[in-house]
Amino acid sequence: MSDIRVRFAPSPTGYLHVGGARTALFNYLFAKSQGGEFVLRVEDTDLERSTEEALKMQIGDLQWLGLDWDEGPNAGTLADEGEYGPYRQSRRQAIYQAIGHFLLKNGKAYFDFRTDEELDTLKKQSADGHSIPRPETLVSYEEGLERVKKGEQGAVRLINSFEKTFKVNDLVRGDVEFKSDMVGDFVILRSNGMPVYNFCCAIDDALMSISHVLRAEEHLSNTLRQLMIYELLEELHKSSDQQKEVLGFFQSSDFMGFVKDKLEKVHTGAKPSEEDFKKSEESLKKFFASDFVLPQFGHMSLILGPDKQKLSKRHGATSCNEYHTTGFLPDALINYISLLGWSHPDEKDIFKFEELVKIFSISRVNKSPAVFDEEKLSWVNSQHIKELDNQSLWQEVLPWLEGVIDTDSVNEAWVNAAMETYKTRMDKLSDAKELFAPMNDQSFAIDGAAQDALSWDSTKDVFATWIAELKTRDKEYLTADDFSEMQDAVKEKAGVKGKFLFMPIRVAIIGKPHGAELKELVPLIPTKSLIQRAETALAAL
RNA sequence: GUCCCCUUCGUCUAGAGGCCCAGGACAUCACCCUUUCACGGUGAAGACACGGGUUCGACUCCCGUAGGGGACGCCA
Repeated sequence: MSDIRVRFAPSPTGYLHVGGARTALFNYLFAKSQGGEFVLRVEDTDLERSTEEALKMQIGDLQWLGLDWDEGPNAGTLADEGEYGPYRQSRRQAIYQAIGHFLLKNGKAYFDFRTDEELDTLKKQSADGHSIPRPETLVSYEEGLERVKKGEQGAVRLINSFEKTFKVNDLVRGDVEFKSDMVGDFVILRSNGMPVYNFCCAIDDALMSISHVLRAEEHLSNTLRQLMIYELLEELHKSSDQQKEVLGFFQSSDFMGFVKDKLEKVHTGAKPSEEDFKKSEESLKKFFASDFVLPQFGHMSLILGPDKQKLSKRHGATSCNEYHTTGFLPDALINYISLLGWSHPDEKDIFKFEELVKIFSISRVNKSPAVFDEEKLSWVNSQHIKELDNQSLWQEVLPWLEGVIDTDSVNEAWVNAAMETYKTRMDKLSDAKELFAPMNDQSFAIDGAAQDALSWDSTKDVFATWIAELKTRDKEYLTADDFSEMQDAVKEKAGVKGKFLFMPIRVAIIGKPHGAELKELVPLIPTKSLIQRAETALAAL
């Protein structure tokens, strides 16, 4: 069994962002290229912004991309699957509370009852304008707990030693050092009782035996805080007395009552169930029973917008869902995104997902930020479209053809022929809409761009002879050979050649002067329709 | 402001001291293919941020400067 366990930990506040998708992808690739496990954990401790809908959207996006997880919420039912659950932080509350209060009780953390206003003033008075000094005297755990129970607003801050230097060997950045005075006594439990990101993130990574934490560079400085928590956790892991103390909180009905009361007040949505509490306790026990794992960190550079700022909504399409709904192939998005900060060992630009999984290596991930280029994405997409076989492409294109043509009445040969002529003309699947519109008699119309061809003196003759030729053919569909005979006949009878011949005919077929080759177009449209169209064109003169 | 990170063509990148007066891809331009439009092919233009070291030799190592980014939240 492999010891590699990685996780993707989104907070469900909207659709999956392309940056998030790349983080998920690299985690997935890292795990899968080495036979490791990929877990999905939901970081929904920000009750205001996290929603169930958003969770479903994120899950849908991950699935669309094909980034399947080994553990985490089930994609359909959202029920936990795996040995290390619960996988949603909102349901792991008891763990954070027990550890938080353990730290409180042991003088590693303290209740801070200062108000926002007081804190603001202190910040302003500080030398650098934003640090918050530790209070002169700290309230005891007992006193603090009493006050909190009475409804006073108190956050819990971790005591910072201010004198350690933490060193990490970052998988992508190499050796990085953090001095603990980079941060102050940071909050681990908000005054509403909810834990803060850095606290639960470190706890969960530890309890879930996560071996490698691959995330975006913006989290680099968070590593310090998480390392501090890891240090405390390691100490806890070593001491059976301390373990007992933490587990004791779960046994205390007084404490659990306090926690549930807190949760009752803040949780608007689903609260952790008794089952979740039990599983949380199990999770802690499992942690104590297994080896302590300090993960290796890897911080990938950011994805930037064209203005070199962190990619965000104001840059346009940034969610995977938007690319999904505008006709991008998931493999193409994966392909393109993988190239942001990573490169193929053979300098290839186009490759399949399966190949990527085989060939991915974290050592080829680079440190510099990358600008997201929609034009290249588009090209990558067109390449993937071209490489699809006709039937698969047809399946992909089908949703866009709804209401454009009658997709039920076509046969396999038609599909093959149509895909063959159109696959080189699509950058996006949605382009099929416009491409196929002229296939439908109802939506056939003479395009404005055809004016030039309609103005030629010879055009009328071409239309007339073309119609006459069509009428001599008594077949439902014509072939490319039929067309070349007809083309010769029209050329001779109307006495025109070159563009004066072909452009008008194309106008009489699809209403546009430009497009696919006529000998490919003609077999796709019933002869009856061709006649009708040509007559419409003639009438438009 | 403080701390941290980054810096090769417009963009994504290759490059781990001589293979590099720097290679590939997108975009751009030209030509070819072609009845048109696409596709495809060929080619052109286009970069080592700057300054100091180290070295016989630096895109590659070190130090500075400049620029960009990130973090400094009871967001994640």
